[in-house]
Amino acid sequence: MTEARNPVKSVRTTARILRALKELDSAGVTELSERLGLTKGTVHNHLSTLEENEFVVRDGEKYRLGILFFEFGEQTKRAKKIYGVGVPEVEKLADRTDELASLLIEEHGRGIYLHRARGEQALTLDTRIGARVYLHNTGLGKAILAHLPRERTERILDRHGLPRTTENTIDSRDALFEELDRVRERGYAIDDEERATGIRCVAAPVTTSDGAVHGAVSVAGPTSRIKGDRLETAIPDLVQNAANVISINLTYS
Amino acid sequence: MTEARNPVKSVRTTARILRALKELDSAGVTELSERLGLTKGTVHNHLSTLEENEFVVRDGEKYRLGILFFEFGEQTKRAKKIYGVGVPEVEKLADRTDELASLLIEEHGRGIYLHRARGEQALTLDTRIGARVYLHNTGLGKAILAHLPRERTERILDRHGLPRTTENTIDSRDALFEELDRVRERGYAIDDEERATGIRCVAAPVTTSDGAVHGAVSVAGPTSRIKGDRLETAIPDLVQNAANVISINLTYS
DNA sequence: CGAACGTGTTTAGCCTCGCTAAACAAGAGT
DNA sequence: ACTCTTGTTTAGCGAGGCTAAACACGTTCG
Repeated sequence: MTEARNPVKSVRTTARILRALKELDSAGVTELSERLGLTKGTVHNHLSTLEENEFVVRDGEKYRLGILFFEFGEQTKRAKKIYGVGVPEVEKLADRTDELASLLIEEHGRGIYLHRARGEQALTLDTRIGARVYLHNTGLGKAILAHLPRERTERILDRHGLPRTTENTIDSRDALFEELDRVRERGYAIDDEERATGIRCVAAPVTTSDGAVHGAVSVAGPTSRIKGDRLETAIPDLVQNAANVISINLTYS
Repeated sequence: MTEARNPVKSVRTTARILRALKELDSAGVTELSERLGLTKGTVHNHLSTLEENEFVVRDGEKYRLGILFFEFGEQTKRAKKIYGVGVPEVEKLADRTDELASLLIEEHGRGIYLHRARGEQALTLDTRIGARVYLHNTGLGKAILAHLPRERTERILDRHGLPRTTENTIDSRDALFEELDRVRERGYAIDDEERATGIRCVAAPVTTSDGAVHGAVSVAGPTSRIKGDRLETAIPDLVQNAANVISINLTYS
């Protein structure tokens, strides 16, 4: 998050290489060295060390991320208590609404989908499990931001800004903080085509009595179905209920 | 895999720290420094650099792996073509047998479960998605080893040995290679309580015409149910069929 | 309460070792 | 065969990682 005082520069380099590999899916030494402005030798040394540690695999002349990331990732996900208790609730939500239900947590100022369940009619979204999203333009994100200390929210906005993805995206701090007030008041957040046109989303935060926010759950669907009474009472009730059940199970386990 | 000629030692250190963090779930600077025989300062510098790159998160006085691993892991998994085409087949297998069906791939000489589907009666296994297993003592592993170049298999055994987990585990190279011959002949592998007592498993490799092995699929269950005709014909047929469908879809996509 | 330990962090400074640049090997395409 | 590619290896300078010790700050304990 904040810059290290005595950084290990080689680690920074390795991180850059891994990030580039993730974006490119697979890449060769030369390609990486050009992209990152590093010597071929340097890139080579890093890659071969990473390979020896299984973080990377060679695939002919290309390198790609090792499946070790998947191994580590599964463990990381399962280490989150909210994952274990959240999954069944998200499934139920999807069942009861026939829409797309999601579980998201915050880390380093952005959101990441931990789980997702599709009801009968659920739409297929671009964002998948494991994908990173901004917090200011999603219902889930706003639900979380609304319950973080103001100071923390400010720093997150400093870091990631408020990029807009649709006409409805809230892109001013003042407007966002007003919106967060509303969210806190009524207990749930609504994303009215703020991230993607045609999609509405109702989200509730999972909080515990100590004031900590552990994540958020949501139900999303096309504006044609998420409206009227469903939008105003039925779905909010279900979502808030799910969030409550999760937080209760979180505190007693 | 093989040792790097000009290793970046700091990367090795970082790798050790990340591995330790994975094992410990979360740990402090002092704990890690003692465990790894490093100075507190060193560990601190690495951790803070890792944190700045989101590979690690602070949680009070402890550090833990970042959810970034999950993000990277999902992408790595999805980058495997066998995952996309394998999942539906594994689901069908589980449905048709009412048992536990799995999809496994090899990397760095060990197996990793990419997907797993549970039929009605399926048992609950200890090993989860994302878990690493040895290749010599699982049906899935033997199916893969049988189709790798002998040279490659030898090096895998050099690296990981043949640790035994039950009385039935094959722990001599000669016996293993004989078994692999049998596997190649009949087209599928059987794990008869070689990894865990009480569990049998039938597995078939996913190969393509160019001779490459992409992974393996299996059905596993208690010895009480996996026997007789089911063991000898019904399940092998289903499993081999699934493997075939996958490899066909692999070549035409 | 204050002393004694526990953290994580920061600092000074030696000397390793990571980086650069260039040469090398090994194919693929012409 | 010659010429681009790759990826890899090498020599050598000097940045910077590592060690050791001191620091700040909380908790615990006498």
